[in-house]
Amino acid sequence: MSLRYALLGILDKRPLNGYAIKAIFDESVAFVWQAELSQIYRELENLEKQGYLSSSIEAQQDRPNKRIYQTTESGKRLFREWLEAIPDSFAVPKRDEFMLRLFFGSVAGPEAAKEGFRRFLAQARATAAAVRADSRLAERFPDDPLMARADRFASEDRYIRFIRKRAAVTSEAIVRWAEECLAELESDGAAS
Amino acid sequence: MSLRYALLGILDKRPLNGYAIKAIFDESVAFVWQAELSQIYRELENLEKQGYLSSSIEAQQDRPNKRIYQTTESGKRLFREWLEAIPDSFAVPKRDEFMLRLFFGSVAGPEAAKEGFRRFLAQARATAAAVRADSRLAERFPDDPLMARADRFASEDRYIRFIRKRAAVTSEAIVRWAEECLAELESDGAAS
DNA sequence: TTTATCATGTAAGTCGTTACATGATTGA
DNA sequence: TCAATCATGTAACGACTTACATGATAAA
Repeated sequence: MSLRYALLGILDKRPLNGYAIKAIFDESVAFVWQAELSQIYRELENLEKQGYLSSSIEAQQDRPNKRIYQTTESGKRLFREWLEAIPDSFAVPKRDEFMLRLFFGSVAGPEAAKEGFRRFLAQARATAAAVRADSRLAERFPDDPLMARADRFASEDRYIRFIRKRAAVTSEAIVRWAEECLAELESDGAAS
Repeated sequence: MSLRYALLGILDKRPLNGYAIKAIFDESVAFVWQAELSQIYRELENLEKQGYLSSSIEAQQDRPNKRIYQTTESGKRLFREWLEAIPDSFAVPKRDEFMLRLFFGSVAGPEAAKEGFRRFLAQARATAAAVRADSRLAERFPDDPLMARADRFASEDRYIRFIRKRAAVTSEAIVRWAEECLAELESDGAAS
């Protein structure tokens, strides 16, 4: 139900076609909300049918034409209403396959658990490194036009800084946690 | 796609009816995977149709009869295969409505942001407190029969301890993060 | 030569939520 | 008397994924 607001929010600044919106999702919104192209196209259609968006065709010679969407007045209103309404619950659905495997970890045995943690840790470190790299980029080139490409996080925005910070602290906490778990599993294996 | 493995894993230990499985989800698996009753019933049916489960009726006089499911040989095999196969990616879908609002926070303005953070923080603290309470319970009554009720986390299980630990460190990291964000927003409001 | 980018869309299927229907028992 | 617990299910909808179809251009 929030994908529509993500789209309205992105289009609130400037008109865009579906493909370009997907690029924005992957480059910046991805930290907080992700969506597939097919889902974006469908939702854009729905929003237009419901009068929250309007579209026009931008002709291109060597590539397929672009369908450019922009928000209507009622679309802008809908977005603002959503933005101002604070929800009752901030809970996000909990569904983590790795953790589910861990839940049944005693069934799988210590060797499988160790190997799982090693691979998990490698990915967790890569995630944490990517978050750090992204933050440093923003610090060093606060107004580099490259950073503004396709609506890359605006570095002067305090709220975007908050999002980055959260990504940093949680990704680092998870790395530490996985390191500790793996250390315990490995020290045990050495002792036995 | 993982709900089926959660069900097979729970039923691997002992036969149960759908309602009792839901209780297990809410009491322990909820940290890692959640599911509604209607979804559980449907998935149990599917698994039986596909031969991974079999069911029998347990008659009751004053209450509706129970349909008790148990894993078949192929069900046990399917579960073990899943448990032993380490996935390529450990990524979980990122969809957080509060963070999405924050992404557009500069549009909403500082007052709405402050109020949002206050409420978010209250819930984050409650979550962290619930995790702490749950951990302490397990420490104090490691073999209390009440703790074993409906498959409550087995306290001697190292992997369950890992899951608890992760819930603890991440929930605490999020509380600290929200406190810092709110402090920055409020100090700013006082200065201006 | 294969892969990636650009660009839009359809179709099928899975997964998840919410609401509805039924009905006895027990505790606040 | 109202809500909660026990117990199973159906129906409708909404959200999300994966695969398919098409086809040019440019870079590795």
